[in-house]
Amino acid sequence: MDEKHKSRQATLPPSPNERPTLKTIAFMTGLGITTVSRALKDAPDIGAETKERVRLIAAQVGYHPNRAGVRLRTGKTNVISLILNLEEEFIGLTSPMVIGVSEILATTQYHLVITPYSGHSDPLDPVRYVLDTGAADGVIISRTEPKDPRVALMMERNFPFGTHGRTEMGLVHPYHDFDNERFAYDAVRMLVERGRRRIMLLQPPRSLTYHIHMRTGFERGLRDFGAASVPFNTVDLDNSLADIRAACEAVMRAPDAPDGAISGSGGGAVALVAGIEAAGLKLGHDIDIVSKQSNDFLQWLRPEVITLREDFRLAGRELAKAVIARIEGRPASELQTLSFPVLQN
Amino acid sequence: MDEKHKSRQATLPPSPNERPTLKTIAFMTGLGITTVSRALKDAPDIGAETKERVRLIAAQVGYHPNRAGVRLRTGKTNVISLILNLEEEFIGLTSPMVIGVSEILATTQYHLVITPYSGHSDPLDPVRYVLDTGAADGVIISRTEPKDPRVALMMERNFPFGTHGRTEMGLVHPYHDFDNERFAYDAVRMLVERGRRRIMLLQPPRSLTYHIHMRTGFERGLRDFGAASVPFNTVDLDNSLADIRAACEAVMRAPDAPDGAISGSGGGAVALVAGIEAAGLKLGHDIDIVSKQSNDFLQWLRPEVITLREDFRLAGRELAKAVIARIEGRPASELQTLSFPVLQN
DNA sequence: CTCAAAATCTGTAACGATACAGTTCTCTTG
DNA sequence: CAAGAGAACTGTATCGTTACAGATTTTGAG
Repeated sequence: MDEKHKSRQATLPPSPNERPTLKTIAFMTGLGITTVSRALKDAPDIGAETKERVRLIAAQVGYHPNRAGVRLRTGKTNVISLILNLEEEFIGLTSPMVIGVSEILATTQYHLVITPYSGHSDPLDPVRYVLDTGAADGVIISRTEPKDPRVALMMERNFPFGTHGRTEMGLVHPYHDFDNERFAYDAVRMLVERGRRRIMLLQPPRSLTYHIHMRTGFERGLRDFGAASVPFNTVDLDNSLADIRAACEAVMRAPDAPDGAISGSGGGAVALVAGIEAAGLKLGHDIDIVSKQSNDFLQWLRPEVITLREDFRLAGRELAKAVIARIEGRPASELQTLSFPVLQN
Repeated sequence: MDEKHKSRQATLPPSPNERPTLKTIAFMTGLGITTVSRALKDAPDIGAETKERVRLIAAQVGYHPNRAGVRLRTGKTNVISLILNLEEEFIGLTSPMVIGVSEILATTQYHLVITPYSGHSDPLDPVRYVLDTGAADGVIISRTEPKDPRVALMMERNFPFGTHGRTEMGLVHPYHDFDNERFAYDAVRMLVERGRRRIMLLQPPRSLTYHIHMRTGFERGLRDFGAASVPFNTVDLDNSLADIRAACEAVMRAPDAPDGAISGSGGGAVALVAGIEAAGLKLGHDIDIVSKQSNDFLQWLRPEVITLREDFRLAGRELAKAVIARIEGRPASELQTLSFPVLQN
């Protein structure tokens, strides 16, 4: 009985009840583990028939590569992290966004991991976490700011990501954005067409980039169509609906109340409507509202409100595609998309 | 120069720019890798001072255990999978659920992975995927059915999970549920108190367990409070809002129209309101509605609708806690919670 | 002092996959 | 028919961690 020193890679039959590994397939085909691995990757130095045989058996036994093994060896996580602000919920955009991202990732090897941060903590924390721990191959962020430190950090580290919203740092990176400038501009136009001249804007918080866009479109609209702005700066879209409602009611009761209002979100519009009606005014008569909206609710209950649709599910899809493309090395300049307001009905 | 055969585990200084590993700390402390590993786990066979030293340095260099390493060695993924139906979105419950789960997981080592399935594919698929690939340590599912094959499968494999909704299979497993029987019962009572006697119910799809609960509460309410049911079986909560609206309008125009309606979701109630008003009837006058609701929208725009709140964020939190407890070995019988309708305002 | 027990610490192997550097064997080609 | 090229395949080392089975030192009882 001569003990051979050079032993076959896969000598022992893998126990039958465990998840199949490359070893299982190697044993079944009589090939080496390396060969099986390379066959499944369609490497050029493996024979066509061998590949076929390996693929067949792999399918037969239901082989899935062990993610931990791949990740440990190659560093590739096959994970996209969606960074979410837990307080953002009430705006109602989280859900369709998650669904949109999922939809795309489901067609790939990627998993979606939700990485949350609480409203009062540093938004850089989750990004640093992913970078430091290598928790994902790519990241999607929202609530993008003009000078966004998260973007700066990820660019510096050359880490793939996509932003919901644009930045203003002279850095080229993947993004998807809704044309909020066009939204506000069109909104003003529609109000003026209805004879409205004194318009207020429920705007996003100053810190976010799309505040600037919306503001710009708003002011350009006022100039082009000849209307005036009614100040409404005590609240923004980050305030609670109750606060917005109260602030709106106050403006409506003040002298020189607006006869037109624009809301940067559907939730905000609901609060505005409530404020307007609490002040005893009538929608469509005393005042018109143009709102951004992503679902049908508002449309059903206050058909007087003019709504321009923003598709968050689409945003999720676009961002997922962009991040994956970035991971695969496509240049960021090709991965920037914009979507446009669509009149509801 | 004598070549020592027995070499120290960690001989070479780890390159300084890489993520720190146990090896890094071992090198810095002059200890063995094993010792460092055990020190960080607070194992009993490591000296108190050594543990302190190791912990200090680990914190200093920002050590995070490599998840792939742990996962490969121990099989523990530190992942909870939330299985989502992509089509479920419009009910609007996805988002708060995700947030609630995230909230809890953020306080633990667990990551949240979204595992989606499309509406027309087999709901068992994502469960099988997680089981077959070992993608998670625990699973959360919703749209629970009385005889739910997913539950049967996971029980059989002894895999930790929690369900949003109960089953009726005589199997004890963790769940969180809203008391839909109580909801419907209370809803009938409230309608009868307002003098309503002919009541219709917009109910969940027949296949789901909470259909039975809601139905039971509804019928018990009719008996106890002396009201009659108006058939409304052409649509359920899985139909589109447009379909529900149309069906509702038809019922309202038919002879013997209902004077009370109960909706199993806020979205459904919006469609009912639209249908009722399209038929020329007036809410609070010709008919009253009691609806389940998770946000404030409906409340603001149709204060006439009586809403009973269901807290989906709470559900997410409870389910996350339950699954983790199950993973840690707590008996399933202790991990079943119920939440109750709360009158809004 | 002696020796066993207790207290600390450590090396090796393994989890599953892949990069890399071979090894065989079969053909060409001159 | 020798030599080199090419095709097809394979073993080893490694990623970071932990289970396990020692190894070494200290302590304390007799």
